[in-house]
Amino acid sequence: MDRENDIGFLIKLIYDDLGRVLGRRFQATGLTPSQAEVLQFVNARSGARTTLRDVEAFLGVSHPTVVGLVQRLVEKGFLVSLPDPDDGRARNLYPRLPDKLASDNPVAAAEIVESERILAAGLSEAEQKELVRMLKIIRSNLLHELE
Amino acid sequence: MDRENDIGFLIKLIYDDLGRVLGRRFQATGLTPSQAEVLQFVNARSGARTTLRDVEAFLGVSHPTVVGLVQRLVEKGFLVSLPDPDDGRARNLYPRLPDKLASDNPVAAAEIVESERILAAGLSEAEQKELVRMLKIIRSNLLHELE
DNA sequence: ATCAAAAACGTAGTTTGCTACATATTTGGA
DNA sequence: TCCAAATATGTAGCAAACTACGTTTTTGAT
Repeated sequence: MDRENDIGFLIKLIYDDLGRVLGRRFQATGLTPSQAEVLQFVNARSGARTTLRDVEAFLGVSHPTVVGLVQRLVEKGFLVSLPDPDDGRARNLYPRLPDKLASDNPVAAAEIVESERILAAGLSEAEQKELVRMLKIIRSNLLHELE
Repeated sequence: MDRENDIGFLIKLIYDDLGRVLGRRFQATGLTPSQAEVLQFVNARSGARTTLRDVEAFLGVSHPTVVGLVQRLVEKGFLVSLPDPDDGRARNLYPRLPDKLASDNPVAAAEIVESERILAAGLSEAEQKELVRMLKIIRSNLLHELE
């Protein structure tokens, strides 16, 4: 009954703790971690049009999840969502950063980088590479299991 | 903007995919993965009294999350929740497995073991040990960050 | 022995994620 | 050209997770 060494259990614990850490770090921006990731993504693509579909692929979540995220970002005034002029099905997302974020734009990116640094503290470069390699194997195992 | 090699991002992807895999495997039991874990835990402790607090510690989640999980398990008839005779604050949980689960009791345990096997496919014993070691470092980094 | 603090549980409200279903547009093949 | 399939988005309803707050009981220090 000891799950201390279960990979799946550790993944879950880390996921939850990471959510707590990021949530705390983003608190000042008024954004949740997922919202910050969306904003960071849309921002980094100025030039290219960004659809909900693009966000979906980037985050690796289902489309209804993206709809919810975008709705809340629009409500909060961080994003504008307009119909795509060339494709009647699609919508394009545009950043509309408020002052506190605009004044120091890549906050989200910096926080995510910082969170990676915190995560990987105490692991050498080689260990991190090895870890990433193994995590990718695990992910592909799961994707294969899902057909 | 490529997060393919971010440890945190990989963790999130794996967590979500694992949820999908487990959800599918538990579908026949009428249980969600988290509910199955609770049931498995309570079951394995027959003899020892099991409070919501024990479940909380086992799962590594907050107490309101446990309240919700237990409520749904009680509604479905998988658990009974009775006041602890010795401590007016506490409740004890007792399994009340329906036929389909009772006839082949450790379904949940087997599924969790099986999910570990799927996860770790293609990783040697030594690699798995190394992975667990690194995941534990990451977790302790996060816990330290949360004070 | 008292009373404040801790502990166990509960409730309210939010976010993120999902599946399943629905709608509207676009595309591609016959 | 036309129509079925694919694509992009939306809605409904649910589960699991959180924080913040509240209630009751137990514990422990003075």
